[in-house]
Amino acid sequence: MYALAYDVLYTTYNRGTVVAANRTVAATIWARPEPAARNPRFSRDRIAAAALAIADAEGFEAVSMRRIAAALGAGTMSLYRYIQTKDDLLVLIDDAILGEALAPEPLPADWRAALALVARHTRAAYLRHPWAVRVLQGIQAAQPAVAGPGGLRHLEQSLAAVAGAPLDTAARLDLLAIVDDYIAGHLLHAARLATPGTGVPQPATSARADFGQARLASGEYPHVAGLASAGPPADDASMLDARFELGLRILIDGAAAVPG
Amino acid sequence: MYALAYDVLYTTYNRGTVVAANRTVAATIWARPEPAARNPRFSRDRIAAAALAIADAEGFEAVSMRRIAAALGAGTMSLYRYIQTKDDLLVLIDDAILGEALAPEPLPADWRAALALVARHTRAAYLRHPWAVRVLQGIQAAQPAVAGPGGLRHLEQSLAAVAGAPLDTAARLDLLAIVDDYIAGHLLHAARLATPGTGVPQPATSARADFGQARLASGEYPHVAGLASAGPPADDASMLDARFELGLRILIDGAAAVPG
DNA sequence: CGCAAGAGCGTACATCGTACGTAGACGAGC
DNA sequence: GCTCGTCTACGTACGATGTACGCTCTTGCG
Repeated sequence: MYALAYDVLYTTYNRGTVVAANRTVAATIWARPEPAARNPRFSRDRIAAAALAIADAEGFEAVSMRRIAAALGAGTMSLYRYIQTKDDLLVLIDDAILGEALAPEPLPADWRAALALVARHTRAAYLRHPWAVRVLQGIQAAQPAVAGPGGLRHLEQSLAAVAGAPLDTAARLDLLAIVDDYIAGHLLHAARLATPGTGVPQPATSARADFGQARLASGEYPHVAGLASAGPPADDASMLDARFELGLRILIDGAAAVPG
Repeated sequence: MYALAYDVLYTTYNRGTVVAANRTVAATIWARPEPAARNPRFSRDRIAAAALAIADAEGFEAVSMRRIAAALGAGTMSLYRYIQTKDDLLVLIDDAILGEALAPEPLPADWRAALALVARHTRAAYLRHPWAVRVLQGIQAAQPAVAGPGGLRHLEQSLAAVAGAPLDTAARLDLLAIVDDYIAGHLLHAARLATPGTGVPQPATSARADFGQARLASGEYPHVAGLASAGPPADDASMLDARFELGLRILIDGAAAVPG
């Protein structure tokens, strides 16, 4: 998400450092040179791509260092010449997805259309990797808050999108952060629905069915029960899309209406 | 999050099952009886509470089955009498947090105030466990989509909060989902900032500092560079709070303005 | 050509979740 | 009160994971 890159600055400002990259550069993978002096057989890009392919095909749980190495025809420990920890790998993957999330340039001249377009592309990129948002969002807790090239480009594009908004800088950052939060949360839930096996019908025994009915019939949850007895809404993906668009519209229209 | 419980119905409807609990009840921990026939030494509540305490004190990584067992004075494998998998444990923990997130009744009569209050309490509960939102949000992918008592109460309260909104049922559900998405995304980022070590100043060597400066000076990221040279914004927690409130206000006001 | 150091990667270890099975405890029925 | 069946407690062991450590071969520079 672009909050990844956003937080570079956000975190930096909030800890009183004026120049973002300076303070975080020492331990981040982005500041560590990749093996290159001796025609190395592998590369960080290839490692990340192998990991991405495995996760997309089988889910993130299938991504182990051994598995990636096998896919590359490498020894497991060879990978540690390129990255120090598995978390490093996740940083690479997230950056790749952010690069994938870039909207085509030039952006629409209207800032609202531009922001919506960026948001849609971001959402679409992560939806192509439904496992990603949960896996990648938290690992930064253990990583220095710094963005790679993909993240920086994404942040740059996001800032460019709202450059024409009649808001001061802080309000623009707030708007980007709020939209980003909304996208991230939306993706958490969308990913869950997109995951095979979620909510798959379970064989129900009558005793266990009674358990569920009893809870709704208990009178403790009148609103839930009222909802449960209503008819089913529209289809999955289209309803998710429509809901996402509704939330996006509310946020963008709402931000435009807030006194600068 | 209340989307956990929300998705009970959401998922159900989207898969064409009319009665939510029926379809999901077979494999969920909530339908499996807890040991009780022989004065068991432990309980699910105690197991979940021990796990919560460890996570709060040391982060979620410290929560292993062995660790929980040690905290309870139990054998590790004893825990499997109460839960089948560690994921079961996460379900219990999330339900406990949702229970903690309930706003005090009676809710304000005004639906907008009620929804905002519920949202604030939900946010506050999860912020007391900064590790939680990332850890818990995804595990449901492997779990039947069903809510426990805390989740159902939270959903009930959320539905009650918006019962007075001039929106039809689908629009109310959309609003709840959108607000919930926003909260979840916000918490992901807030949690990251709240995690010790994030963005901690790293000792910077001059060579590495040059790396950061060079990227910003390259001219590739004019908007980011412009931002980096601006002054630092206000303090952490208060800015996070303000931003959350701004987003919440935009969403609620915006939803009220959307034609029902 | 020689040498230093960089790339490759095998071995081994600590840790994790949990399958499987044994033993003791407890409650129901007589 | 006694017996028996089954419920609770939990030890042992296994497969899987990330990665520390160190040896070997390869490559580029002087």
